[in-house]
Amino acid sequence: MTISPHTEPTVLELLEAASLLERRFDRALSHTKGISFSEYRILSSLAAAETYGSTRIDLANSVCLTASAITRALRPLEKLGLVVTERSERDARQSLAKLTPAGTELLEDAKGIFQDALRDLPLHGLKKREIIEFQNRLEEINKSLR
Amino acid sequence: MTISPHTEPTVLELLEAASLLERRFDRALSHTKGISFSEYRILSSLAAAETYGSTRIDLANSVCLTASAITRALRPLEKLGLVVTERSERDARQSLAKLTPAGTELLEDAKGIFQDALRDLPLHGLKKREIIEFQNRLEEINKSLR
DNA sequence: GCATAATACTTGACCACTCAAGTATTATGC
DNA sequence: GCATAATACTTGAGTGGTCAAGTATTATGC
Repeated sequence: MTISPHTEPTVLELLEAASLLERRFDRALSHTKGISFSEYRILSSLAAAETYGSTRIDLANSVCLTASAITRALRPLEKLGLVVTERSERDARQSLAKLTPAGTELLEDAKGIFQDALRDLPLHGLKKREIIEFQNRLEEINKSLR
Repeated sequence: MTISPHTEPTVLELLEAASLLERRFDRALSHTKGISFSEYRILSSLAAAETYGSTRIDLANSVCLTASAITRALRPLEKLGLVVTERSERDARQSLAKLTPAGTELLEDAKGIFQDALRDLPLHGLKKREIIEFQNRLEEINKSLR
């Protein structure tokens, strides 16, 4: 069976959108807060697991990177005092990363910057039904690829 | 004005979709044809400008990379004999890249692999109206960011 | 309870990209 | 037509990621 002539251009638009978005967020955050978008995502993910901390693996899954990339990304964040990591009590293999107060504070600021960037997107003008439909398409793609 | 609670998760889904798609295409192509997805895109773009050839700048715009990345990406493709570049007659600054017959042939094969990968996506099952709507959203995002 | 497998993490080697700067060439304005 | 600016490209340095291999620890099956 042959494929719709719209599929390929749609996929290319999607890839372009992602690279433009990443670039945009990256610039906005690094310019104002001195962190990359990846770092922002790591900090966000840490904030969501406040009390117990997050393992490298958790973080890797949640920001779509390898554990190795997380190890490397956390080091400068620790040096900056935004994150601390401690060994897990129940599993000595795990290193648990947590936000410091400074990290939490910076994240709050960065969230504002990120929201501003989101506000500029045309998604922001869609009806609720429309954006949910758009989101559902993306979820289906992700489910099929994971 | 505050932002819809769907915007942020939607953007994150989009970024995840892009990285999963790129990974998928990359694996499919490198496994079977020994080229990366970036290389595939460059070859495709070259095929679209058959007669006059493409400048580095043209290629950079069409695959969303810098001219510098194109310079570096073309070198191995030339070594493999898939691409040749010649200086432009009318503008001595330009290097015009063209597909060789071997490049054209490999591209034909690779297209098949790429189409196979597209066929696995749930986009492929959408109604025409639905996919066009999805594509339009992406185009709007891209227009707003370019 | 012990061997084997699986998991969590780190590291070294590498790769693909970006950015800034430099060179060569062409376009523009006066 | 000449100075200045803009464009096309390349290169060196740096960055941020991957992958494969190694270590330490925990889980599993018999």
